[in-house]
Amino acid sequence: MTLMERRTPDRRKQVIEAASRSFAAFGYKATTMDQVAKAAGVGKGTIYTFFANKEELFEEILKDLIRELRAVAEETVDHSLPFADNLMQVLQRVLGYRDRHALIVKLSQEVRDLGTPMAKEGLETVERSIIAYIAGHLREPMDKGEIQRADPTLTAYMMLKMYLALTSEGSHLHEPLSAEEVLTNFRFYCIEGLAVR
Amino acid sequence: MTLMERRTPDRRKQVIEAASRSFAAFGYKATTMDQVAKAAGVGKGTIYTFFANKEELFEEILKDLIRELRAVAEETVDHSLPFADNLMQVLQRVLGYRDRHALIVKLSQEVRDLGTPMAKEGLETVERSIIAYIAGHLREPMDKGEIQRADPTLTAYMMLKMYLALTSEGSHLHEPLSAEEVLTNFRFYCIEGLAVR
DNA sequence: AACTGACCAAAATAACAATTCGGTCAGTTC
DNA sequence: GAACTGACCGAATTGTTATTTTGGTCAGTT
Repeated sequence: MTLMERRTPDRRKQVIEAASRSFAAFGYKATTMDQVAKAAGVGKGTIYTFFANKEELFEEILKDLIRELRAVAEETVDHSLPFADNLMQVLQRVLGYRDRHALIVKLSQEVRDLGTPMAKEGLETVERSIIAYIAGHLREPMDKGEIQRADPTLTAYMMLKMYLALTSEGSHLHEPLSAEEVLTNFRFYCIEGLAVR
Repeated sequence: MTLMERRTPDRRKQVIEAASRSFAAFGYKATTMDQVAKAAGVGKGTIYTFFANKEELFEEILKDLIRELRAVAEETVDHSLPFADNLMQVLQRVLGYRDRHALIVKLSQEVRDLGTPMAKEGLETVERSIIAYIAGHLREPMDKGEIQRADPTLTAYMMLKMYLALTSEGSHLHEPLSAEEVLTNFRFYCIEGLAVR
């Protein structure tokens, strides 16, 4: 197996990794198939034996990202712990993935500066996936009475919006917050609420 | 006075009203000074006796908008009532101002589609004003113990973000909410919080 | 059979011409 | 002579055409 790998290296993996790096570094538009082929040490045609076109290659990279985020959440969550604790743990770990965030950051910038439709679509796909994932994990704590009962999708959407408000977005309106501050404030605004108890 | 007005009509007011309508209808970029002059029934040069340039005219319109929003809030708030009630009342009134919102909506669209820097700057000015206004009105209920104590500016920022998340933004991710639903959900996510009490 | 890279059409970009628009000011009006 | 006007100007935008780049193919090599 190791010998076979050396003889016939996994072209698909090479392509994916080169593409992943390129999309994160230059965005969707500025990443060319020639460039990816060269970075992967592969002929351009080879890419097209695995992916029908640039769009599908991009979608595969996004799927990987989503899969990775999900895996992180999955392995962090301890179902015997309270919902809020798990949420904070996952957030903390996700916040640490600065380099994995690079793609998201780059795509956001590309949408802002260039308005590339594919980048926009990609971000929306990721957003929807995250919302769907969170929503799916809200029913349990709601049933257990750990958090208020409400529409899971809307709740997940609001949670993501609050998270983004505290991190990437509107960094020009308030000072960038440290990871710890993000955590504390997220707990405060999302879980606790403004009302006194 | 009334006779004088008829003889020498208030050119400045004419200009402002024409410009206000034009900016709301066509946005910043697509509003031309020739057009404003014609709509105001005024020579183009006259505009420049009141406003140094297009930018200053635009800023005056925005100041008016902010002044109006503030007035609405001022006359709605009853300091003997609980903070949350006042907040809901003001929100309800502001939500009703569909036509006054036209400028904001148009500018948001312009930023999204054209990326006009001046429109972006204008919206940020309005945002900052609203945040500053809310922040200034948070200290009292915090001191009274009506709401949790926290950084007023960050709190105001989060409140605005939640409001926008429920109204204009992300209407492609969830169905547009009715005014009533916006109110209920805003109360839920911003005031109450997800934690059970 | 797996892989390559020269090749092609379409799309993006650059270069240039034509038009529009913010801003000025000489001249008109009252 | 103060208030006002609109023809006029250069800068910026838009429309047009020439040039280059890039996604995707496929005959040929390994």
